[in-house]
Amino acid sequence: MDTAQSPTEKPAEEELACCASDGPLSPPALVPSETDTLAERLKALADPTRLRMLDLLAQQSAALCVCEINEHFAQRQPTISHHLRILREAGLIDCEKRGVWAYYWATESGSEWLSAVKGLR
Amino acid sequence: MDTAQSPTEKPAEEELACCASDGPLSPPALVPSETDTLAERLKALADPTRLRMLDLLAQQSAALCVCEINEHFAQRQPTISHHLRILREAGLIDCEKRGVWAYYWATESGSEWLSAVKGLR
DNA sequence: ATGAGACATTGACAGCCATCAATATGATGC
DNA sequence: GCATCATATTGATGGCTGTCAATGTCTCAT
Repeated sequence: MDTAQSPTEKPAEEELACCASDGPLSPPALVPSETDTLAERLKALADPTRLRMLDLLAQQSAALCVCEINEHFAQRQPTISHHLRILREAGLIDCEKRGVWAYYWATESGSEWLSAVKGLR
Repeated sequence: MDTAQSPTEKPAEEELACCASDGPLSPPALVPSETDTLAERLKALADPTRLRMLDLLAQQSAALCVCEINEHFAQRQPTISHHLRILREAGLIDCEKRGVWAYYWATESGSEWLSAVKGLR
């Protein structure tokens, strides 16, 4: 890779142009298709309720049924169902139906995303 | 504060309950105040344009002036300015005004968030 | 079959957000 | 002063999103 990372000087005041220092700036590392995918998943995480949901599920050693999830949140049942779907479609959680009940758990990817985010400041 | 949890009132004696088998479930690791803060920053990242912006800035060894940033995006100048402000208010980038021009760069925290996100799948 | 319970889906609505054009601000130069 | 340029801010607008009530679907028990 020819990353032309010439040690460009700090904001230059040498010339009239703001950025005419011919040093070509380094290209971005992500292409739009990648940022689209990442942003999609980040959007699924960028909600306090869904973050708490994923956190709750990631803490368990077994899957939780929806009634237990519902008890942890103030929103109504359809709203919880809505958030669960968004997390599931983002691949962060998964579910299984057993009889009348549905059980949800954090996927490996979901746990990784959550712990990565939790470790940041 | 956070007294929303009720581990005491858990009826563990249901016979046919969906989820009364395994005792009390593990509490979440994050309190709502933490998820609010995290979600705020995630919201700043959860946009393809802003992700590309942060990525572009994080790749540079020196700050970029706005005119150079503008050239990399199809949006109009006020829109770019709007996104730069959101990233700055989230602490992911910072800026400095020198004369007529403004120079932006990724903060250390911004670079950490970006690389953490880029490493996930 | 009928009813009830668990969960998902639909439809509506308010608030937020990305975007643009228009305008403001502030610095530089004439 | 005045004009010009770079950037920020404002205001408007269409689209997206979180929420709820109402309803649908599926399963199980009677």
